[in-house]
Amino acid sequence: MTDSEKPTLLVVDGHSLAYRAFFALPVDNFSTKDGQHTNGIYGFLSMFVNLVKAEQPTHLAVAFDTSRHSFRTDEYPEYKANRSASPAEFTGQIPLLQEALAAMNVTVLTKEGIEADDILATLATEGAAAGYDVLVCSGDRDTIQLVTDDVTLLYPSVQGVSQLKRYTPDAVVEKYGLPPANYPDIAALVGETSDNLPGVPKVGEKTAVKWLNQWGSLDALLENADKITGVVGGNLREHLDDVRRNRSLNALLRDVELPVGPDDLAVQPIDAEAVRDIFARLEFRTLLPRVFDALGGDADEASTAAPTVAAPVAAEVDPAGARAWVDAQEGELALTVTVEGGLPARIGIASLDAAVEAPWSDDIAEALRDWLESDAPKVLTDAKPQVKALRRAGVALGGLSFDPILAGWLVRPSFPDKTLGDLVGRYLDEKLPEADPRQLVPETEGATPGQLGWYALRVTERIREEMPASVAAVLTDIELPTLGALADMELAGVAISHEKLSAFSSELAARADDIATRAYAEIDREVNLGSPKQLQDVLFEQLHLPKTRKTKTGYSTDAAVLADLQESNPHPFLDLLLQHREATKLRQIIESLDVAIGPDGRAHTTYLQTGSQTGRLSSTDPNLQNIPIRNEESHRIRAAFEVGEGYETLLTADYSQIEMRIMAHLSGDEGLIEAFNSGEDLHRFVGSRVFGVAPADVTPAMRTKVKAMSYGLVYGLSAFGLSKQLRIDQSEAKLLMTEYFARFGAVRDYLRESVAQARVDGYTETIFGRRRPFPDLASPNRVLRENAERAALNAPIQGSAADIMKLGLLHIHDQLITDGLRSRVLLQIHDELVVEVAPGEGDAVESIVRQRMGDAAELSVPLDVQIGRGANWDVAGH
DNA sequence: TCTGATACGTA
DNA sequence: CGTACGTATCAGAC
Repeated sequence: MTDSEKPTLLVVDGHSLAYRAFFALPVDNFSTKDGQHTNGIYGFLSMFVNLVKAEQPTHLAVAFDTSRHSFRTDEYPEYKANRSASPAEFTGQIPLLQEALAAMNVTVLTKEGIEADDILATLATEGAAAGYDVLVCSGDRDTIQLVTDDVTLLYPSVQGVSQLKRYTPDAVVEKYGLPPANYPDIAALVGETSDNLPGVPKVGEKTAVKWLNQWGSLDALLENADKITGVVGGNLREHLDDVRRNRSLNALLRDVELPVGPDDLAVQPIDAEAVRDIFARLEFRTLLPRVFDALGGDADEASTAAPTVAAPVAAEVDPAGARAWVDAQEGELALTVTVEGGLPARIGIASLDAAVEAPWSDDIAEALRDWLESDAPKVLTDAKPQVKALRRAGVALGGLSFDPILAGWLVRPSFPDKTLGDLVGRYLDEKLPEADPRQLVPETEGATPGQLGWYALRVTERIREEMPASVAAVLTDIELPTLGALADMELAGVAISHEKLSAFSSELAARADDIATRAYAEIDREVNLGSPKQLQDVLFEQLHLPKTRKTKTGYSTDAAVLADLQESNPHPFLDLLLQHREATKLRQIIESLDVAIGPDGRAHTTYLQTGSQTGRLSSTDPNLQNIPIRNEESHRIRAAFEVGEGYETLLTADYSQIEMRIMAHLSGDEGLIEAFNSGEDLHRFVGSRVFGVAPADVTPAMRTKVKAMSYGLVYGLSAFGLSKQLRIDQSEAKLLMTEYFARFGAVRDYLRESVAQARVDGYTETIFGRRRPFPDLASPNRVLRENAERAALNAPIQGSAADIMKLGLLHIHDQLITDGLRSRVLLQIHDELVVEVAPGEGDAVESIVRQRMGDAAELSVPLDVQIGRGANWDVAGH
């Protein structure tokens, strides 16, 4: 083997280099939205990637310190004792950095009681002996001693971590005047301030080198210390022990026992998906391609890149051909319907081997109807719009067996994988061919419907591999059937009276104008009342009101703050501002509803099935899940939601206190279970227990307090938050919590236990097995960790409620169809459904709704369903 | 034209 | 220092 063919081993001191990066890069530019600092991680990885690309090592490892404690501190407790503790902002980055390196399949080494440099020394020594060219990268000068003909040190220069100086034996001699092996002797004499190792006073590098050259070795020098003249000679004689101690401590261990040797450190292909995951969490974008560039496609590794198989060319078929092709297939197929103007345009069908496609037509609909409507398993990517298009074309799709978008969301609810392209990137590490929309004559052809199906099937295989059984059950039993119900609800829409809305809108506009005029009079000028910035100027500069809660850009002017101000420093402007806000907000909502009314007189919302991290739906365009209900004018808005033509009435049904019922079920708290079984009003019951009075003697104030407490529990409320909410002393809030938990102790036990379990598992689970990961429960960043704890507390409760509502919804939807009723579900608002009832079906529908919602889950407390009917939503609601 | 911050509507 | 969402508006960056 010639020199040029020798393998190259690169070993890196992760700790010291990340630490340098931490101080070199501004924290402000390197923080995630959640507040996690990433400057050390970014700086290290950036340097690391450049290094790997430049040096092309065949073998690779990164070592870290475990703690400040090591065998050196055992020997000499003052070792490094002068160093201030690493800032928590730095130490918190280390686990994430290690996670990123693990995702890159870079070996990370640590050993209790051993410093990173000792690990480097050991690997360098073993590597050189085994015939490697060794590169050591460290920010600790002690590693100079490792340099030999086979070992080169890469040391960050003062300019920054990106500039590395190469120390070969010649370079060391040039800089220090002595060979690398003597460097620790110099350091022992001079001392190392940063390690709290004092040397001989007045002795610097020059003197040390002179002495060592003169006497040939440190031992010889120390033996002849009495022959050195002058003040420095005296200093040396007084500090002989210090020098010996320094020399003993700065010698790096070369025989640390490690679980791996150099041969085990061959560069591995990176785990592309894991790297994407962690980089997404760290919000690194530009670094991602650099990592793939440096570590991604190593041509020497045969197994590195999964061979990219070209998608089959989809054969264009006629209706008979399509039918014949489908009949010849076995098992699950992918179906892709392209939608134009809400109707099917083309259809593609794929297996893992082949694909066909055709333009949509009545003929193909008839040719394929049996198959489309049958239970034959079909994979559709983002199925809902396609299901809707088919339904508009008179085809009721059956056999939906998988939707990669839904499945990907169930597996990783926090990830923004909204397209097949995202999933192809994540799960296949390939790029879905997409036509560049900016080009009139596309250079790159996009995948055709048939090919999209082929990709969908391959992604499906991969997602199924990593889906736990409980999550797969949620997909099959809840999400896929819900998808069909949602498609019908969106198609149906809800009738809204434009007349009612526009009349109210004009009224509100006039009201807002009037309020604004009066507000301007109060401050003798006109400002934009919708601009928080201008309002700050008015409130705090002009009116000299006391500064309020701080925000990122100044001081808050939100409703709670304004109400507080009005109490402490009454001013007519404040009240007018609040009124103006209310009027304009209502008008906004009305306007957005009005423009959403279609030619059919109905608004068709879109339910985002993957829009939340807990399992809830969300609603957009328009959002029909946040229609006002609290104040007087909101009734007029709800009154505009009317029963449609050809129907008799609207029926609303909502679960009462479903989250507290789930809390009772999950905690098994006997008091809470009794509350729900007693038939007594929940808050009255709880209030009587907490305050030790008869239910009839629970005052409204008591009820308000326990109600806030009960609801707060579900969100991880603190005594501070409770006191703020109820405007009571923190001590009183604390007392309330104590009393509450004294009566309902199992609730507290459950909440504690569920977070502890989530910390162990890394995720929470609903009653039905829906999971939500919480990596931040392990974060050393307190803000991140406590946010995660509250979310983890809430997730199983909110998520179980969402599961139950979905089951109720889809059971009602299905039974209305099987019973041949025309009535239909229109809206879902988390714990409420709105149903449009066909003439004469009222009682049947009410019975179905009550039964199906009530039976959606078998809990240790009953599910109570409140039902109302009326010609509009305001009357039907209660 | 796009994005972040603020404010506010719902469960 | 209370969870989960979507939308409108302003202001500043591009």
